[in-house]
Amino acid sequence: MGLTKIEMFTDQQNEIALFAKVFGHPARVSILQHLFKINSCVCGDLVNEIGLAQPTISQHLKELKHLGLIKGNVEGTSVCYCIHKENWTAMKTVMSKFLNQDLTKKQDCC
Amino acid sequence: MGLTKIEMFTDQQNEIALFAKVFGHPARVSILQHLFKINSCVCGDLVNEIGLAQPTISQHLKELKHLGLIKGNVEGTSVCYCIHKENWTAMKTVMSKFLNQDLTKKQDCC
DNA sequence: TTAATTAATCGTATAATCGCTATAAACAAA
DNA sequence: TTTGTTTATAGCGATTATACGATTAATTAA
Repeated sequence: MGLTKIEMFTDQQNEIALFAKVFGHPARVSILQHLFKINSCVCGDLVNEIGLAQPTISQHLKELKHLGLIKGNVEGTSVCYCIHKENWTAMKTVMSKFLNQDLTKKQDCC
Repeated sequence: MGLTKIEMFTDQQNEIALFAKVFGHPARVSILQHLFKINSCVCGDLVNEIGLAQPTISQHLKELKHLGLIKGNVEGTSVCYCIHKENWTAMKTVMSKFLNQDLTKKQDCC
């Protein structure tokens, strides 16, 4: 039933999946890459940069913010977003541990 | 309309999103961790290890195989799966480049 | 106050995902 | 051949995700 059974997995596995899921859409990848590139943060010109409608971008930003990977700062009528450095680093630790599991032990059958 | 507009993103962004999406479910995270742990590969006892039904596991394995991250070897009636080392390493390069973008440039506004 | 600008939210359609039962396919053993 | 074992596939409901137009909210400018 379209419903992930998170209760049968470890907290660590669920956390990895949650981070990965938010990277699982090219618009969010694009937003994050842009925030890294512009570095000092950027506002709603993400809407112009990426071709999607404003509510769509806003929804993606909300998800990234909810995971704590970005933070927003209201400046007049516009909102300025940037990478949440501490949380990004923490996320990187979790994901790296998963990606860098040891590949060099024994033989495999395939 | 419920459809990701992949044509407005770069191949690199879409590739990152595809890899991330397959890690975006704890069952697939669990399967991969198990394959790393058992190392020499494992067959349908993934069904016993994880609590999901056999067709569900089979479906997750299919997705991992489709991305090239695992490979399967038929051995009699059972099928033995293991990590595709070369492809895993290649994936790691792509994902690491994304995760390890430079955080230490200027100030941000947040 | 009014108008303009920007972003967030609401509501909705369409599509994708998840998990299952039932079944088929492939192979081994009797 | 028949039976049993294992995996894959088909098909289904239920839920979630994606993207948008319309609207609201918040702020600035006139």
